[in-house]
Amino acid sequence: MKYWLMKSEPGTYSIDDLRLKPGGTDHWDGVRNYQARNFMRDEMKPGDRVLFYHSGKKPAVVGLATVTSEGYPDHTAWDPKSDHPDPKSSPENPIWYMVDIRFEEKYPSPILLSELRTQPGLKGMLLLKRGMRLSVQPVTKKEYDLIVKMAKPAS
DNA sequence: GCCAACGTTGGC
DNA sequence: GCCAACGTTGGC
Repeated sequence: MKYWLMKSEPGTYSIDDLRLKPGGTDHWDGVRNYQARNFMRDEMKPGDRVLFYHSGKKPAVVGLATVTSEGYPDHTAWDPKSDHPDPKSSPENPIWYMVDIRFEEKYPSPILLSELRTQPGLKGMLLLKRGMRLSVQPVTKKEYDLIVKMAKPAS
């Protein structure tokens, strides 16, 4: 099983948007970056865990999701009416891929990026690297477990 | 709103 | 194939 972090601008697509879909499941369309595409097309598998991340005003991990499909062609790429069309992509020759994910949990209070930065255990996390803009990125199990633990109220 | 970092495009 | 110009991302 692998672990991932997926970024979204909440004004565009938030964790609540995912939560409110039928079955809490939706396809993650619109990724137009080759590295992120390769992760979805080649490496993501059903059952993989996802940290749902909001970028923007209050950058934070806001909850959890699960991958529910293999990578498959992103049909919005060849739909000229979609938000991110790419005329170079076609059903015969898809360039862009996506996966389906299912909502699992929304944290009562988001784990802010600034809090992640203070965690010694997260030194070296990809997300925290300067200039890191990848919208789909791998997370180690250690990092994932630590972040999940941060979300739990102290007991 | 600013700007650094990055990816892509296109002229040569 | 190089690289300058440009557009976008995303933290601050």
